Amino acid sequence: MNLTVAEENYIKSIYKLQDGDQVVSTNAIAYDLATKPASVTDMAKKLKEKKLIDYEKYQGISLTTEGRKLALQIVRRHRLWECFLVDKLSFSWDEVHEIAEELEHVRSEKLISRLSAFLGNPTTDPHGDPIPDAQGRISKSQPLISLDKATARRLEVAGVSDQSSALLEFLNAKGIRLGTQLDLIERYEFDNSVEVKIRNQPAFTLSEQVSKNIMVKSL
Amino acid sequence: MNLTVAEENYIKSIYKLQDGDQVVSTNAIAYDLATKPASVTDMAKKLKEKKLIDYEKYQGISLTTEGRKLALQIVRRHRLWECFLVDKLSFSWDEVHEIAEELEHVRSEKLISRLSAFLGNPTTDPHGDPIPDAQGRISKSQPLISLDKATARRLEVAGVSDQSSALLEFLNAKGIRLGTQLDLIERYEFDNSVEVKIRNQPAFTLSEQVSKNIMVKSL
DNA sequence: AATATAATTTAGGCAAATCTAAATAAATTA
DNA sequence: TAATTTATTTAGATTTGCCTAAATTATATT
Repeated sequence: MNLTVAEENYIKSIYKLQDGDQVVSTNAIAYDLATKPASVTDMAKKLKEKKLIDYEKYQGISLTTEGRKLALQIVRRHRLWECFLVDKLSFSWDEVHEIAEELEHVRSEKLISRLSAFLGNPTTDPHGDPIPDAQGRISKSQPLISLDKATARRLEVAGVSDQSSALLEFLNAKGIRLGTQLDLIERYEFDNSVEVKIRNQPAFTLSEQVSKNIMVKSL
Repeated sequence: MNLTVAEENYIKSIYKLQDGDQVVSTNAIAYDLATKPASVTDMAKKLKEKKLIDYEKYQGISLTTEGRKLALQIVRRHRLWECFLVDKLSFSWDEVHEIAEELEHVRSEKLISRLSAFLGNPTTDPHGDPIPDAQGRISKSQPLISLDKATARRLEVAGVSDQSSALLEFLNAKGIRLGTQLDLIERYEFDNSVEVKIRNQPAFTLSEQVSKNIMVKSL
């Protein structure tokens, strides 16, 4: 199945937005891809024709098995390139998304399998998201919880759920990255902010908005 | 200046074909890009509008200073990716072109400068072609080699070491002269003959005696 | 120089991916 | 339930990059 860059972006967006849900709305996809609902409807017809999505007028969109398989390949390529950029080219995790967004569309089985091997067949990307293997299997890790719901005192940052560069830059400035160990000092009920501390550094406060997007596991 | 992938491919092709010559023909570009002359004319108008080429109807095409600068950037990206594929991912030289053809269109200054550093700022690619630096400077012109030792696929005849009229007549009959572009199709080990092809003509074979006396440079 | 051949351009069209504006369906609210 | 708002789809255009066929210009041959 040979897809255009635009088709790949739609498949990836639908995969991301579906995430367990039954169907995704035209509007949601349009917003995610910064395009117009009318364009989504057009593309939906094309992708249905190619049997990559299930779609009936006004009934929402969902990936077929075939579509999901392709989505996982695209996600795999994206996350492997992010690893490359961070591990080999010393990019920080907040810089890599846009570049990986382009690199992911270079389609070559051999390139991706060799890149994966070169990187040591990583299973998570720099944001902590799992990398599907060549067969599209995702290694299931223990469920992470967001920092705003964490109760344990010693935590390790395992991912961020919002990849906006604004958030990533903020976290970078605070010294929070993947694998950073945090001490949960206090949770303030009135605004749901949390005070945390990185070893050897003064404590600081994170708003609920931020802590909701930091995924952690207890140590 | 932001170019589409198609525009970048035209600029690169013109750069490659021009190579010292005054202008490049519509047909030559069409052949190189596996497209039709009419399409080249269309694109020529667009690129002239953007001031990347000089073009007057029926008078051939040449890059402007600005166009050449962009061409060198694209060539730089292409050749750096080829280095990456061969040096880091263990591809062989004949596999890398198509993949690099795609990777070269990922535009990010930072990506390319870091990739270059990661590779040790190489000055030639796996085919021996020079890699322009970030400012578009090329280290040195390639030394000429005789056709019987050439490895690159696309060659240009740059001279003959034996000036005997017998040889020159022979070459003339074959359509080989200074500046003729050759595709190296195959080298036959048993007698060291080479099969070559001139644009739009059937391939033919040259004996080692002949090929030893034809000096070429890779394109 | 006249004619034939080759190269190039024009004209008109097509497909992909997008858009705006208008129409229609679904969901919400009064 | 009826009215209103929101979501979605359709219709019709636009842009990019490409095509074929026909016309035009340049080049080569006699």
